Amino acid sequence: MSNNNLIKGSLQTIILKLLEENDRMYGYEITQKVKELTAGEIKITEGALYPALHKLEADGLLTTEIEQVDNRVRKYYSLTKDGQKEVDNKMAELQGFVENLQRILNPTWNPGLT
Amino acid sequence: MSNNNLIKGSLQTIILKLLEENDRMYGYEITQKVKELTAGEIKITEGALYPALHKLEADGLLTTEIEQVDNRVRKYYSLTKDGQKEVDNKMAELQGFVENLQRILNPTWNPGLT
DNA sequence: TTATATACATAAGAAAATTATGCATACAAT
DNA sequence: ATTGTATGCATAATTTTCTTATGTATATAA
Repeated sequence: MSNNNLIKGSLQTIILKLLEENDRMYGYEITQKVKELTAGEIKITEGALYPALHKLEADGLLTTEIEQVDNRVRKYYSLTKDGQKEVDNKMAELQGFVENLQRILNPTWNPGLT
Repeated sequence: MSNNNLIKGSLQTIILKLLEENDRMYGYEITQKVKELTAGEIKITEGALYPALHKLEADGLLTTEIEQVDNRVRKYYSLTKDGQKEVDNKMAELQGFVENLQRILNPTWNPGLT
């Protein structure tokens, strides 16, 4: 995935947004969901995902519940209240950045069309 | 600019695309152009820009001409043939990534609308 | 003479990835 | 039997790509 090296900076937003939509998810599930939504084009690596989840939890945006499923451990993450607020902030930031990017790279682009 | 920390990975593409449109530009001019196009929301820092320009030149994508203008030195950059080819690759890569991002973050989004 | 603008550049440090590795269970294939 | 693939967690070493700070130099406005 040559595309993959562009995730930089958007992973936290992806995690928060998916958790807003899905209530609770575990790490591996997040990697599969992203793979599914992007037809396999974006693959979240564990080395990026787990440190990011731990940081969001340390920042008080996520909480965890550990569960046993089929003799395997799953660590479910869900949004805290602070986390729920942050989703909107991060989403606005990222969409704003993407709009600016389009203004630079695609001069004929009209922001009203997103 | 809290937005600024999201550039990661797209700076090279921005430089190449601006040079495709403007034939030749010098570093400071690029920073001003980006600032202008984004209403001051994205500011390219010198610490990011100059190393990026040097790398693109080392990779054979850009060539330089140094000129004296009003007792000041300007280093003009322009695309090489390899550089001209790379513009399309990088643009497709970035636009593809943005589309995938929208698929993850904005489930109702339709790629035909860009 | 101080601040701002123009114009280049590099060095130190931080952030956020990739790549590699490790542990553990389950199931399919050779 | 044992090798590969999938599920599920995690961390360490390294690399990429920024930010922040610093340096040099000229010009102009306050």
